[in-house]
Amino acid sequence: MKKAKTAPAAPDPDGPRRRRSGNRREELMDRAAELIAAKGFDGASMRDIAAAVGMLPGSLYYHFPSKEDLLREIHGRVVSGMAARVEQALEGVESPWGRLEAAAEAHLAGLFETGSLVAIVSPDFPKGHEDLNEELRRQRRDYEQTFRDLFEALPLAPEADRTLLRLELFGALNWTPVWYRDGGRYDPRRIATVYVETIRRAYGTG
Amino acid sequence: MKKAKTAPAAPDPDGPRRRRSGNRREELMDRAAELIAAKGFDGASMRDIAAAVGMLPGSLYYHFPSKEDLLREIHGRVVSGMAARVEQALEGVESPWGRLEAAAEAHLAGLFETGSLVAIVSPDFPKGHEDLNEELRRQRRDYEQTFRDLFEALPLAPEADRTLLRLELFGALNWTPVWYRDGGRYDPRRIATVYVETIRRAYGTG
DNA sequence: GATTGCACCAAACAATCGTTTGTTCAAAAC
DNA sequence: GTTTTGAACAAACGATTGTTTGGTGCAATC
Repeated sequence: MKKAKTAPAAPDPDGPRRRRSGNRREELMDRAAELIAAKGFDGASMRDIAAAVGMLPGSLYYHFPSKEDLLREIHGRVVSGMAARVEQALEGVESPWGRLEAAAEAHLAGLFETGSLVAIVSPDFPKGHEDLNEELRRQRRDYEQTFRDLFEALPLAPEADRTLLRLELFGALNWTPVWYRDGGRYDPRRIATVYVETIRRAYGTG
Repeated sequence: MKKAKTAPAAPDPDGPRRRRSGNRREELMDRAAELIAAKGFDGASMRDIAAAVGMLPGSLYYHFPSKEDLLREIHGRVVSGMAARVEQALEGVESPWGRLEAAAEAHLAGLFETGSLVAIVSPDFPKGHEDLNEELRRQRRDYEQTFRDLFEALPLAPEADRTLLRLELFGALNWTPVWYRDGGRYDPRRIATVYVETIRRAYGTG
C-alpha cells in the first residue's frame, strides 16, 4: 500500500519540479547562445558560459560532452527556431511575392533576435573543426530549402536564374547584421521589403 | 680603397639584398594573411604563423609589437589592395552601370584571391577587441566610399534608395565566399554581372 | 679592424584554454 | 529506511595561448 504523499506510481512526467531536469539545461543553452553570439565561438570560453549560469566550469560537462556538442545543439535549436518563425509567417499568405517577403522579414527578425548567431558562426568556421562545420552547414541546408521552394514558386521572366537570385537575397539579408544598428534609419521590415522588391521589379512577371 | 664586393659607398637604396629588410616582413604578412584567412584570427596562432615563415614564435615580435597590430596592418594592406584593384578596373570605363559592374567584379575577385580575409574578419569581430574592431571598420569605410560614389552616379528611378541598394549589393557580394566553390557553376564575373543587373533592371532609367 | 645594429634564436613567462576526476548532497525510487 | 541517481562542486590536469627577456651571428658602417 502507498501513502498519498509518495504516490508516484506513474512516472510523474511533469511533476512539481519539472522532472528535476531540462530546466537548467535550457537556461544554459540560452546563455551560452548569447555569449557565443556576442563574442564568437572561440571568444566565449567555457568559464564565461559557466559563470553566466552560475555554475563551475566542470559542471557544464554533465550537460554536454564537449564545447563543440554544445554549439551543435545551440545552432540546431536556433536554426529550428528560425524555421518555425518563417513557417508561421507564411501562414495564410497566398501570393508568391507576399510569401517571399514574409519569409525574408521573418528571417531577418530571427537573425537580429538571436544576436545573429547563425550569420556569425557561418562564415568563419573552417577553423580546425571541419566536421563540426559540416554538420552546421547541413542544419542550415534544410532550413534554406524553404527559400528554394519560395523562389521556385515565383513568376519570373525566363532569363532569370532562380538559384543566383536566391543567393543574392540570402547574402544581402545575412550581411545586414554587419551594418545594422538598432534604432537606425532602417528596420527589419523595411529592409526585407526593399530587398524583395528589387528582385520583383527586376524579374517579376505579373 | 674598397673591393668591388663590399662596394656600398652610396646608401644602396635597393641593393642586392634589398636593404636587408622589408623583404622578410612582407613575406611574413603574406603568410600570416593566408593563415588568418583560412583559420580565423583566433584560429591562427602566432606559432602557426612563425612556423609558416620558418621563424620562432618570439621572432615575430621584432616585426610587430602584438598580434593585433599584425592583423591591423594585414587588414589595411588587403583593403588597400582591393581599393587599388577596383580603381584599376574602373580605368577607362565611362558608363555608370559599366563602372559599377567592373567594381563589383573586381571586389569579388579580390575577395576570393585574398581568401576572403576581409569578409571573414568583418562579421565576427566584437570579441574582446572592440578598439581593434573599430579601426578595421574605419579602414573599410574609406574603401566603401568608392561604392557610395558609384551608386551616386547611377541614373535611378526617384523612388530608389541608393543607400539600401548599395548595402544590398555589398552584402550579396560579401556573402558569396560562404557558398562559392571554385570551379562551380558560377564564376566571379557572372555573379557580379547578375547582381548588378538585378539592380539595373529594377530601378535603372535609361 | 673594431663597432654598431638589424634580424633572429632559445627559452622561458604567466595566463587561459577545454577537459577530467573524485566527491557531495538532496531528491527520487524502492 | 535504505539505495539510487540527478546535478552540481572543488580542484586539478596537460596543452596552448600571446608575449618577454637575454643572447648571438652576421652584414653594414666607421
